[in-house]
Amino acid sequence: MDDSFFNRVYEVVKEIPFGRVTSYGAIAAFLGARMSARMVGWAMNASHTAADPVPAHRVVNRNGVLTGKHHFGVPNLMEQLLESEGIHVENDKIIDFEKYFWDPMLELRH
DNA sequence: TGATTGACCAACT
DNA sequence: CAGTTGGCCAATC
Repeated sequence: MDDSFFNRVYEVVKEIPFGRVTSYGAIAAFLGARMSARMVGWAMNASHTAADPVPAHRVVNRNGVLTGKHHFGVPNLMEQLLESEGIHVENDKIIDFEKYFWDPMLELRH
């Protein structure tokens, strides 16, 4: 359970503070070179199986685009959750993405 | 066991 | 500037 690399991704995602976002690549880089951005995405795909809720809506691609919004059951949900946290989304893209970007490398300081 | 597929990223054409 | 390709590694067929 904790052994699976999925759980490591969940741990990081859960540490993302309210009103902040990060990218798949940042998480991958933080966990290690063996972890690729695709693995993070794959882990998020299985995030619904996690025991604890994972704020997957705070994870977007490097462009700040909500690539995975269609995986929330309701496409608008991801956008709504971000808006409710004060993050403005336009055309499936986060406004001032760099401003809200939360880097696990800096905050968690491996 | 081999082939296909990803909620990605970067480079190339 | 848009589409394609290669690479990353694990899960599914």
